[in-house]
Amino acid sequence: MNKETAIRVRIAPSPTGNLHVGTARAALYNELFAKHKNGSFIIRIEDTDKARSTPEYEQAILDGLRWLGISWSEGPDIGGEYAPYRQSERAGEHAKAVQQLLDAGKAYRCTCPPKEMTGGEVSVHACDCDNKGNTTGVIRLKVTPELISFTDIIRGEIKVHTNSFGGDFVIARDISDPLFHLAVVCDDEAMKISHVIRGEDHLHNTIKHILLQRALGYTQPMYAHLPLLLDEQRKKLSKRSGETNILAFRDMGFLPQAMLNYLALLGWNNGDDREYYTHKELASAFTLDRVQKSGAIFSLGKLSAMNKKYLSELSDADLLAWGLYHYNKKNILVNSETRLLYALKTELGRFASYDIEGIDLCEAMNWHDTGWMPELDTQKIVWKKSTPEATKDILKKLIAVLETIPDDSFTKPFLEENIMNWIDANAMGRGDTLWPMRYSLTGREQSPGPFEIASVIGKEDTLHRLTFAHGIL
RNA sequence: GGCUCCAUCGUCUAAUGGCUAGGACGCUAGAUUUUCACUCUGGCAAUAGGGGUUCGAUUCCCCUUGGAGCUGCCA
Repeated sequence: MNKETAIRVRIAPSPTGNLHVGTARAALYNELFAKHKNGSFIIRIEDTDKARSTPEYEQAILDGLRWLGISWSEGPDIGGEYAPYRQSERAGEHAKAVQQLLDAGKAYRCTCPPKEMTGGEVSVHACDCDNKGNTTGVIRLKVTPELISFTDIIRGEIKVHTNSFGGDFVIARDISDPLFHLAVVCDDEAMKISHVIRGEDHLHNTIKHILLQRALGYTQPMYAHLPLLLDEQRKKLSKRSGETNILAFRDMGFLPQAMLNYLALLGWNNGDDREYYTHKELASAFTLDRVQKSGAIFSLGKLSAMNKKYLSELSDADLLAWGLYHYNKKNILVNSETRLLYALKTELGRFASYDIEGIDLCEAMNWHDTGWMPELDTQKIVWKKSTPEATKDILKKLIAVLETIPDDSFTKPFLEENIMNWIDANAMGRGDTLWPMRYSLTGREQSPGPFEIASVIGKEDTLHRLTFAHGIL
């Protein structure tokens, strides 16, 4: 493909925090757009704010993207044809651009104190001081009164008059200290960015960027402004809205494919009822003209539902890896991975009922551990209208029956068939038997069924726990 | 305040002039059931308001209202 017409998109996060869900979605849309069009997706780290940027955050952002499964073809970690991909390392180019504007008389230095110029009716040349022509001071772009318009791919024609924003705006603190607007425009030009796909909060910045592009003689990329992600109060999602760090969601138990799917559908759809997509399917279906115009509330409900579905579709290996990750995170020793896997499978349909935020899943599943013994409340061993005496008797008989079953027959179907038949044949009452059995095995009022539990923990642990329960009744 | 964007169930959304406005999540009733959950079946729930254009508006236009974003020598 011709380089001049190649699709090249980017995200330009500033490393002043972890990967925000909003940034993640913008990254996803950019990546999907690039993949769909067979173009390139680039990551450029916008670290011109030296005071707040850190390498750790840069790492965290890339880690977050990798976790989601988003990939890029050029970036600070892997380099690329238009390196460097860290804005701070491109200061030379920025200085040249600033100098070019200064030389052309399109920008000037000014020692006006900050803030002074806002308020009242601002003229286009808001800086009216006598400090122009100085060799010190900040550098401002001259802005003339005119109507600037551009076509947004998602929103259509956007028109803003330059009178409506503060006038000549600062593009650099100094020749070697460029600010956001200048750096963005410079880097997008240098990196041959064809489409700028970013949040709607940049809508007004785009006007400034177009002004700069014109002053510098750059080509203007296409723009698409995405609807914002909102919190429950319908405000722009921010740190104060709650958790927004994408990796925090990993630690809450969410799967990357669920997060990716949810984020993709939050503001985009294919025009039909379909909601579940793989990453690949998203890439082939994604187009900007199906992106929503209005903001969307980021809420955990739907995400959790999607997560549950993805969890249920995991392979054994992936499910185990997921479980181990969370056990390790909590520093809980797992003495049998096989048992953990089986336990996870029995709990699969129940994940929704857990407090996903606290992952008390580990606690809810501690019954799976070899040698583990529950703390039992003697009151709770007894089912409804049954009595402690009757329950004790039932447990005794149950233990006797289970002792006759060989260890390798402790499977759910075998136990279920035999124990159920035994209960019915002796008219013992299912609840009167199964409740104490299950409660004695788990110490929990809510858990998977007794046969599943018994099949996971095996004969030895089953008998231990039932005998213990029988003993304390 | 100024500028700009936006507007379908509680939420995410479908229907881009033409069926009783569809789906999903949630909520709810019931079935199943040893618990919770899962599953299955049913139900509640929306075109912000007012004008136009049209044979016909969720859809096109205008006004009102409402919400949001921006308004830094942050990005």
